[in-house]
Amino acid sequence: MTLATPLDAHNSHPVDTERRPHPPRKTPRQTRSKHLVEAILEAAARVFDQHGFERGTTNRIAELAGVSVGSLYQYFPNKKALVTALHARHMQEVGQLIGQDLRDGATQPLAASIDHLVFSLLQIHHQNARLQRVLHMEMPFYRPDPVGEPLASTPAQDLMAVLQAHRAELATPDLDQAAAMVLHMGEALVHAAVLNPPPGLGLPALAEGISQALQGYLLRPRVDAGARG
Amino acid sequence: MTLATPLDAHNSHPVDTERRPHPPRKTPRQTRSKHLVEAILEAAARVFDQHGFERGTTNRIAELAGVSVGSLYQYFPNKKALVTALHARHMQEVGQLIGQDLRDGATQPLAASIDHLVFSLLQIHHQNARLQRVLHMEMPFYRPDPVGEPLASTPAQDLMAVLQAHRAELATPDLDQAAAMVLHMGEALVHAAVLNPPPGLGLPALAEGISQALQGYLLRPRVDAGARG
Amino acid sequence: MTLATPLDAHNSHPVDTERRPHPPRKTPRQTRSKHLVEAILEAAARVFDQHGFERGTTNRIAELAGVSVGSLYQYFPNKKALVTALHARHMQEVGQLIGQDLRDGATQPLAASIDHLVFSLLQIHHQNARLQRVLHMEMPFYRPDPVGEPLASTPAQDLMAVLQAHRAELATPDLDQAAAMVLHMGEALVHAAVLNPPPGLGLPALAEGISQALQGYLLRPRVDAGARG
Amino acid sequence: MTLATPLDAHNSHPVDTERRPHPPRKTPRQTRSKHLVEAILEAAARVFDQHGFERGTTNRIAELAGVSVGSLYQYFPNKKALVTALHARHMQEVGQLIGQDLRDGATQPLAASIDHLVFSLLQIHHQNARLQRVLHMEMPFYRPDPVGEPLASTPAQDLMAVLQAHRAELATPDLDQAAAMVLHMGEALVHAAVLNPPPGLGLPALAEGISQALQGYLLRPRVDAGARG
DNA sequence: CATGAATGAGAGTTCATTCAT
DNA sequence: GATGAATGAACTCTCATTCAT
Repeated sequence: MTLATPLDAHNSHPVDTERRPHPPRKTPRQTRSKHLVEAILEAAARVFDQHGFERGTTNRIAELAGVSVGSLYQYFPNKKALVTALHARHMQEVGQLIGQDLRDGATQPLAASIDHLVFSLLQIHHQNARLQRVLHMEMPFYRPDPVGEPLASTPAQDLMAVLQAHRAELATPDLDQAAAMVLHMGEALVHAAVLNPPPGLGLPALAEGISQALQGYLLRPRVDAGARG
Repeated sequence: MTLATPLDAHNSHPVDTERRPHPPRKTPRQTRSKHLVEAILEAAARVFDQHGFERGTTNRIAELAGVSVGSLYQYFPNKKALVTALHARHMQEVGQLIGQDLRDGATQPLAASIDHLVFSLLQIHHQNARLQRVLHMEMPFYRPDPVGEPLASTPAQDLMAVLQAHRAELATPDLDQAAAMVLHMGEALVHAAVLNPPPGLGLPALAEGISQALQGYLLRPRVDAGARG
Repeated sequence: MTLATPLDAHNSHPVDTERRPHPPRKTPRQTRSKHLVEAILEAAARVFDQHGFERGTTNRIAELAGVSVGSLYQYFPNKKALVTALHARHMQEVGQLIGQDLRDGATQPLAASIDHLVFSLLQIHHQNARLQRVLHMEMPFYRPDPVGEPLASTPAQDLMAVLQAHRAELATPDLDQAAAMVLHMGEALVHAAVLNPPPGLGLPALAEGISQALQGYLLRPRVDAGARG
Repeated sequence: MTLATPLDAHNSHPVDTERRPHPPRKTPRQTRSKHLVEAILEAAARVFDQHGFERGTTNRIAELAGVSVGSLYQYFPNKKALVTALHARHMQEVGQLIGQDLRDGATQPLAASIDHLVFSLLQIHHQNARLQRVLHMEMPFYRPDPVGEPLASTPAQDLMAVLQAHRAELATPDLDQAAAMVLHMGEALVHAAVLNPPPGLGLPALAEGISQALQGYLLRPRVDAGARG
């Protein structure tokens, strides 16, 4: 069954928000600055994690970072720039970790790779759960900068490679779409598991469920007339 | 593969906020009041949808509803009560719609039921996308009142009935957990599809992907341990 | 020793407050109205006692009185009129009670009369302590209406009569001033004893102290050169 | 005559308010800050004096002090903290002034010391009369910090010393209680004289009356029980 | 006359951002 | 560069008063 109506989301633009990402005001080259920026971001992560975006004040962040507000504003033009930077940092972490995982397990069965993928995502997200909420749900206005240094390999590319190795088992020949779907769904399911865990279900059960759902999506024979009729 | 560590989220105080729901200050009995409450809730939905919770001001809501702030506060003790009420309303809508769907298709193949479920969820969520963000991510503090009039049937119960009818096909005998998982994952995937649609993927593709993942979770024979090690 | 400087209180006019007393909007002649007014005043007393003037809301008062706010405003033009009316009521009570006391004890020693006076004042004030605060300190804008029905006898007059009977013992021949002083001081001391009781001192001790101070004021030989030198 | 019933005020919740004092948010070390705090307190005194506590707005205070509200809240966590600070300031003034007076006149007759005491209290209180009302009646929630630096001498101690010197003349051997009583009554009478001066009585007459009452309390031989019954 | 829903000015308080030092 | 005191617009919420019913 497919959707007849286009279902275009017509009204979900955060109005108060200009769309262009906020790059750090000055690229820190000196190591001192680099450390400062690191400290600020770390503090921002902690503060947003604890209080959310709106109630996480720049003063608190500066204080926790051990710098003055003025210094904070020297490196980040405004509050949202902090989120943008955190977003970028998070994306990089995710990319590195799951890319590594996938490349490491290139030769093992697909099920094992998917298990690893889910486990890695959970690991990254289970800490700073609320920060994830801020990053992904409150402030989803980060688009990975296409101009910056292109990453050597994206998670999608790494996953594609894995799928290539198992293309015979897959239910669909469109590996591109399959990889995108798996990543998108994986993230969504992991976020939900971490941020809104349903009362009865433990995290291990959720992890296994997620893995099975993703495998099901990839591997299940699309049409099995005998079984359905 | 299962998770050894419990992965308990230890530091995510959800909004510095107490959990108990905020009931409407005065139950509207007269039709006039009912209309007022309706207007306010409708306005709140629109304002939160556009601006999010923190930036959606009560004055704006009142203005959009065509009443004074005072009137708003006559029916809702504080801002959060608006979210709680919207939450309740949403839950009811979801429950009614998908319950209906599931009961209607009790005799059809499981695949069709899951398709229906996903489609229904998408239908409900694709409008007021940001409101959904507010409801589910920013302010997840609503628990349906267990003391009030118990609903004739919950979505979980309805889904259970469907699973019962197809228990032979299912990969797991624990229908309870299966139903909870499907609902939880379905919601998560639908939210993600609506709120963070990945650039390359259309909504129809997402809908189909979601449905297949859920079916895969339910139907795919678990790989037996021997084959995995 | 006398005060050289005039010590005129030059800046203590409550600015927001027009000075003229607020008479009840309509003199209630029907018994129904009378009861209504009584109920409202009783409620006002209780509410002001509990919450003070500013935080004692007219709605709360009306509710406690069992009438609608509208009805309240039918009999009292505004919130302050309630205080004015309470003030008048209090004055009447005080006048009646201590007048009675003083007249009853016309023939007993002065010390006993003063004791009685203090005791009566304490009795009246120890209940609704905070109301007394409201009446005397927060909202001292009541002047007994000189136009209204003149009371048969004022406390001052009654006290004067007592002093007359003991004029030989008194330290001053100006009975008028003495009576005024005793009443004024008595009230002040009783209020302080009730509203700001000092930690170490019990109310009985305070009562006795007050009585002795007043007697000391009245009776003490003004100059007793032998004892002072 | 003593009071049989304890007369405990059972229903006078003082301002729906917690009792702990509100310390200034940040102790001003730089002289600049000190001036600012001074200016704010001065403005607060004036505004509360004119409008009372509830109607004296923080914005008005800030404006009168020539600073922004934000600055006000940088030094005082909330409105009540202003009153607390004013209270402390007042207490210090009172303590210093009357302590000085009492110590200066240690050798003079008791009557002269009491006169001085009353005069000093009147001097301090006759200005900002309404502020005194705010401090003592509307917001009596300041307790001098017992933990902080203990004052070299409290008024009570200073008065005790004076009483010691005249113990032979006193009517009671309990100097502790006598000192407390005199202070408590003195304050009450001075407040009343300043805040609710009775129409006929001038301030000099009141001052003298107060002094005589206090002396009477201290010196008048207690009437022995046999004479009273 | 009685009602009580509706009003809306105004309160206390917060916090992103600036800029004189 | 670094600082952090100062700013003030904007927010949530209250409550005396009115007036259509």
